[in-house]
Amino acid sequence: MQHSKPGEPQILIDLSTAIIGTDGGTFQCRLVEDDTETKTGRLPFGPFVPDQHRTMEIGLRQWVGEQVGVGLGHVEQLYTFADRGRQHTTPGAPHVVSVGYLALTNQTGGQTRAWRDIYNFFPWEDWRDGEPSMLADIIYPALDSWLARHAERRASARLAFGRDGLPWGEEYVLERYELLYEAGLVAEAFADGRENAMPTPVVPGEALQLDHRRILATAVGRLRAKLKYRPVIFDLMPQTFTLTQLQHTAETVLGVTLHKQNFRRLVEKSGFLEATGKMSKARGRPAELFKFRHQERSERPLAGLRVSSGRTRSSEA
Amino acid sequence: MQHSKPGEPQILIDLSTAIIGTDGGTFQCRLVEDDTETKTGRLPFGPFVPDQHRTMEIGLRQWVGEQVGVGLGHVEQLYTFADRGRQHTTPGAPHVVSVGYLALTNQTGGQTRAWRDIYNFFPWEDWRDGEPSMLADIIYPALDSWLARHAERRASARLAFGRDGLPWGEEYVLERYELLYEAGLVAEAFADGRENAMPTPVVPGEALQLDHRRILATAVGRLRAKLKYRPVIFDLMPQTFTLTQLQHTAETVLGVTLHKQNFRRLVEKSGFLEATGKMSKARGRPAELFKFRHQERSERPLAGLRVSSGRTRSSEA
DNA sequence: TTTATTTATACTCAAATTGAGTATAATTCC
DNA sequence: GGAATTATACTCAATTTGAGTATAAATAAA
Repeated sequence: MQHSKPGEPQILIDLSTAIIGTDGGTFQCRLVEDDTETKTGRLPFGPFVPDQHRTMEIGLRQWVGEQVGVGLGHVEQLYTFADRGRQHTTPGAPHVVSVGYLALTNQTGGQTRAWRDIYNFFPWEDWRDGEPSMLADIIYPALDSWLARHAERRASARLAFGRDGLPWGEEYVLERYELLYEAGLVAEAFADGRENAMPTPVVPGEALQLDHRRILATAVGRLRAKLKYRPVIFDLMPQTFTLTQLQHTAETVLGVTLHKQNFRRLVEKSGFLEATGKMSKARGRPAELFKFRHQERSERPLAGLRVSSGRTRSSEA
Repeated sequence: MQHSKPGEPQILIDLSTAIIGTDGGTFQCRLVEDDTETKTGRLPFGPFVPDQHRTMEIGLRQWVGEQVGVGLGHVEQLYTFADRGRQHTTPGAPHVVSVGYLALTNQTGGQTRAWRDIYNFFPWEDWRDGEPSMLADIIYPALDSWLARHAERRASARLAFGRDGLPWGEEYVLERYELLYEAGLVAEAFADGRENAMPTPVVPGEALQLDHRRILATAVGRLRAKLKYRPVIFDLMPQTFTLTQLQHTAETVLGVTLHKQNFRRLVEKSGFLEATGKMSKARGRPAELFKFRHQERSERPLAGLRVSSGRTRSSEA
């Protein structure tokens, strides 16, 4: 079994990383400079050089340390992307395969150009103030008109977007983005030359270069899912924090609001928190500061936040 | 940012696939011929040739169709493996990166050489007759002696193997295998030249070539986890089946026994089943034959089997 | 210096889900 | 015909979940 004949284009491997953090209610991702021509950003990436790095994660941590300069917590391989037509290869040039990674940090850059709000790219994913009106106003009509010609995708669309009374599943971020791409409603579909794509994107939301919005969607979906069964949220938190700060971080990631009392009950029962005895100073009653107990001695060892959403922030009493 | 200078070894991509099925209580994986020298089998794989296949999954389905000749249901990318030292590359030769895939089939080859019982490779994973005695007799003593010198891995080992009263998590198949590998207790650790590895493997269980047992462990862990929240089990079933057959398949995959009455309640409530009206003929009371209702109209759309184990088969009344 | 406002925390309660049974029905085996 | 075997129906207590009310401790405003 021959792999490739001499003269065939070579394969190169990129490690594209979604570095994610939160900052006071915004959900942030590290991006690098916009393409001067198309004005779109991209994820930081580095090449995988097998001779230099024993594993891909070691390689990734090195160039992230050099180029981005933030400390990383949880790092996780997401998916390997190799679809032709979504990475703009010139014929004859080496084929680039992207291995997507998710990396969490608790050091975001605030309001700098480099850190951007993730919900800029997926505005339909933020339900903290209730269902975004663009779903009913723009997305569903456009999607339905495409589904009329693609009945075989109806079931996927129902599940991904929670139509016909099905619940909205926070974690289906990738499935939703891919449906919008397939339907030709986002800018990347036109950039990739799909024949059904509109020259002007139908659905609001900033684009990224190549398939980086797809990688970011994968990262957000995976993070949202993982939050529910692994204690990864603490990699987004500072050393000490109040329960309300913890809840706001969870809400920011999940894009929903949570029931405060039940969140407290859940998180206290989990055994991951250790009271520091100190108090936060803020407006109302001071809140106790907690820290993450690393040597988790809980009976439900890896429990995360099996959250259920509360009311929307706007309707709070 | 240069990817690779001319003269650097090329990167090749393999698609290594764990094709998994069940056959009357055995948990099977398709393997290809043993290495004549080491007598170990390997997973089927094929090269990814970007010029020929638009996506990796298309390429995979094609060569699986040609070489293996079974129909595949659910296909899912698992992980991309590129660790140096676990793939036996000759210096100067091209670097091989393996993209691991899980594929499900309901057509297994019965007792042929090509289909092997997965629990041959992971005998400690089969708890259907209670906790395998090798855990207490062999694995735990050997692991503990290694952990005495590697205190930093204690917490992982407790969680992976469910020690100190923690529950055994069926889905941590990869985590368990990797700990045994790290501790030098499986044959591959010696084959890879790890300095702490025993020449004769301490822990029972057949080895595979390269890192294929690791890929298989990833596949089994992913399948066990997915079973609990997606209806993938039906890709392992024939067209029609009884509830007991369905339960046995779930037990085979998960490696535990389940409470019969509660399994029935769970699966009936899920809305995935459609009664055919026909009955199975077997020993005791005939059972109704069901089929999978593809256009799932359930309120809990993607619910899988949130199973909880019952008593062991041997202790059944 | 009260009083309102804000935030934190404690506790309640009904509904739903889960874990583990018992009871009974419809077959085959002997 | 009776025992064994398998399938299915139903029960019940414990736990978990969803959604509150009640109260405490601070600051801001009157």
